Amino acid sequence: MDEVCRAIADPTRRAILDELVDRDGQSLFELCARLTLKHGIGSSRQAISQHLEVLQSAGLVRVEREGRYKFHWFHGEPLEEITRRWPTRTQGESDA
Amino acid sequence: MDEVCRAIADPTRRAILDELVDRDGQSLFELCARLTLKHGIGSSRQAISQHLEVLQSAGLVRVEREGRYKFHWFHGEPLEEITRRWPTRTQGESDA
DNA sequence: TTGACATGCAAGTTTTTACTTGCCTATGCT
DNA sequence: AGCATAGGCAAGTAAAAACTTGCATGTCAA
Repeated sequence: MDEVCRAIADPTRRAILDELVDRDGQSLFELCARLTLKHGIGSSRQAISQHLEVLQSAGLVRVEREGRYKFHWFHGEPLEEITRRWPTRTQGESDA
Repeated sequence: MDEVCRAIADPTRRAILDELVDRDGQSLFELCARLTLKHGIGSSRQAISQHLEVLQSAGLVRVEREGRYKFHWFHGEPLEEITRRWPTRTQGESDA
C-alpha cells in the first residue's frame, strides 16, 4: 500500500504507466524513446530504470528478462487497494 | 491529479484520511490527539496542520472555520481519478 | 479587558527522493 | 574473437518534502 501510493506520486512514473497501458511489453530503451518523444520527458536511461524498479516493487509493473532485453508489463490491480481503503463517495452524497 | 497522488503518498496523511473516515468533522486539536493515541503518530500540531493543507489543496479534505475552531471533512471523490486513469484489471486477466 | 485556548505564518533544518556520472556485465551479431 | 547493443551497479549531487521552532493573530470566557 505504502509503495503503491509513493509509486504514483511521481509524474514521470505516471507517464510510464500511461505508456505501458498504451503499448504493453516495452523494453527499457523503447520506453525511454517514447517517453521523450510523446511525453516530453528528458530523463536519462538510468533515471527511467530506477523509476521502473519503484513501480515493480509496488507491483504495478511486471518485468521479464529475455536475452539482453528487459520487457515491462503494466499491472493495475494494486491500485484497487486505494479505492477499497477510502470511500470515493461520502454517505448521502448521491446527486438525487 | 498530481496533487491527489502526492497527497496520499505520505503515511501520516493516509492516517489522517482514515481518522476522518472514522469520525468526520474533527478539529485540528482533536485530530492531533487521536492520531497520537490511535495511530502512534508523534507529529507536532504544525506538522499535522501542514498535512491538512496538502490534503485540502488536493480536494481530499473540506475545511470550515467556525469561531476559533477549524473542522475537517473527508471527501474521497478525487480518488476516483486514479482508477479512472488506469485499468485495475488487465485485459484477459479474468480468473476463469 | 485580560488570560487561556485554537490556530496561522514563516524561516530554518533534516530527511527523502530524483537524478547524474562513470564504470561494469552480459548478450548477440559478424 | 571482437565489437556494438541493452542493461546494471553504486557513489555522489541536487532538489523537494517533511518537520521544527518561535512568534503572531484571533476567539472566547471570566
